[in-house]
Amino acid sequence: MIHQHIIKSTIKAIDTLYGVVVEEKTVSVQKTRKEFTGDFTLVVFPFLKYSKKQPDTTAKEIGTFLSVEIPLIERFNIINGFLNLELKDAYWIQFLMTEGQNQSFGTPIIKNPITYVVEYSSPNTNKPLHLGHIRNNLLGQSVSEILAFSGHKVFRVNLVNDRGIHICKSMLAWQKWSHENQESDKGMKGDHLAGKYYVMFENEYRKQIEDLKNKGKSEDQAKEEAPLINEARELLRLWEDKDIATRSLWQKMNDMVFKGFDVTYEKLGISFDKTYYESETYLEGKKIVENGLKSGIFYQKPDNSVWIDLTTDGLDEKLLLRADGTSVYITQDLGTAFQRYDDYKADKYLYVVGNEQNYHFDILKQILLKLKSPVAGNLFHLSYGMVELPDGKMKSREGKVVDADDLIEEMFFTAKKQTESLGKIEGFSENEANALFHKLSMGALKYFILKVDPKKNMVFNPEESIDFNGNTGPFIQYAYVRIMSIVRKTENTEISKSYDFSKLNMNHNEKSLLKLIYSFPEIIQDAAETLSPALLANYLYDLAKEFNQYYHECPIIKEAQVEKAALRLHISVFCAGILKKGMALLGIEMPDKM
RNA sequence: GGUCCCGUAGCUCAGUUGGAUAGAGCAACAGCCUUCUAAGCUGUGGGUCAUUGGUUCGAAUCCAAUCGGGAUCACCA
Repeated sequence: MIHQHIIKSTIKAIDTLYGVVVEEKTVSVQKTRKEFTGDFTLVVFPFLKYSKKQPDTTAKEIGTFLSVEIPLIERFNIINGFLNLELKDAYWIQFLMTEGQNQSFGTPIIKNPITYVVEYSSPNTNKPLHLGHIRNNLLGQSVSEILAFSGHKVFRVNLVNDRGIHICKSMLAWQKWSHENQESDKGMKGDHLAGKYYVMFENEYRKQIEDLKNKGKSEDQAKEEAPLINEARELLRLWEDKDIATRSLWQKMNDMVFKGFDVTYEKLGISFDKTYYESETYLEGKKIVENGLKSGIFYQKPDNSVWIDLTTDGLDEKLLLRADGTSVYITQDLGTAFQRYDDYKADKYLYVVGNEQNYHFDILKQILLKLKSPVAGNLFHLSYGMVELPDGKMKSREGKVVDADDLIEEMFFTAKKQTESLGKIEGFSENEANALFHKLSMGALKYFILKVDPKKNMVFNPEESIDFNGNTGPFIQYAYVRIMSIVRKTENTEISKSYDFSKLNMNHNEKSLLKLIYSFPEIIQDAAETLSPALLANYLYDLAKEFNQYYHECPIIKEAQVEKAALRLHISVFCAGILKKGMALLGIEMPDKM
């Protein structure tokens, strides 16, 4: 690419002119800003110490050298020590002709493709998915797509937290109260049903705590002594003992929850290569703890609980196994890490998990390190920020959550209403219309979430997120649809043919659009390296915006000169390909009409 | 209190391997549809880049301190 060429030639220029070989990273070549003339800009300040001349003089010397070295440079100008290089139109036309048809344009040439295992979603089986899970799923899915497109081998895995006291709470509530609720439970989605009983447990449990406190118990005592929590603990113990009745209830509730999850995943377009269950991996974890105990990495307290001391590593002591032998969260995660290594022997293990678990992952990594697991050095916690509501945090205990299914449904109806009121679905069959509403609503939701830097907390405003104007998914979809419409209209006309464009001149809009397309591979590479779909999302918005200006300024069908029209059509089609590819990497589908 | 993350326009966000006069969208106001789909385009107003100091040719970007917000420091997962 020309960008690299300019850097190499600049190094040569400094060597030839001033006798110093500079490192590549000191050469800063960037895209020329819109308000100046040129395609690429070289910052000359770093070279002044070698030239011992004024910025403008130095820039002129380097510019003159580069013009000879790189014939594609048409001319250059210098403003305040910035050397703006202007390329010949022929270069951009050549770029269009060679890459415009190239299906793999944008796929970075990776020197060492590696294998990734990406874990995301990780739902609990005691409640339905909410907005936080949506961010998790979308990030995991998109990062996987981007890595795979970059040439890496990617395995997507889910880890279901289907074991633990929280599950027992739902189960207990179900045992106690489901027969009274048969009417209202009818037809309810399985995950919502489990969630309903979990909330029921929490409410009753809180009542018992209040009662005990009124009888003079302290808060902590009350929480310990409430009959319900002890029944739940007993259930957990029975579960770990593989009690048949308990296991069968557990299985029954899980099945119905998974069915519910599948519906939500289907709507969101989320999929996995493999699903791990904590109920299976925790046993592996227990074995690892036992082995670690034998080899002295872990130690036992008088009550028989097992611990690791990480104080010398800047962390704390951490419990690995309770006194009664039951396992905790980290026990299971150790098992999962080992099992995952056995299954994949991957080079990198990504865990898409919220930033409230940063500390947990520090600990996990340290323990794996001490156990000399090959996973330790290659574990990467893709930590993302919380999703907040305009009036504060989401709190599941207070019922202040945005349910995933409700949100998806609401988005769908907004898309429908909006599209119908704009009169956009004339000639659509009902199926086509519904497919469109789905693409638009999911496009809006996914883009809204993915455009934000993963590590930042974000505010989810339900009213704004369903807006389809401005910096939104549908805005980008609309730019694509406009191109598709032109393509349909020019099919089998003179305009759709290819000509020798090399003698044509390009105007500002045409060149701008091509230049932006040119930077697509760079964006992909950055997004893959930084694991940030947001970079790609914002780029695609810029590209759509640039296209909309181009669309306005550069008519195709009305253009009298056929070659010019054909050139513009080629650029548009190239742009459409990037938009579609890029959005696919975000998990967003493009409609052909809207 | 310890550790980590964040602070950019009224609101939601870009921009952070140091580069030119800090950008979008929403909201407000004013234009553009007999002309490829107006879910679009053009324009106006709106900024102490939290504060202070440092590093240097140059700082929203790097460093330090301070102030605000969040997370975490569970025998919950």
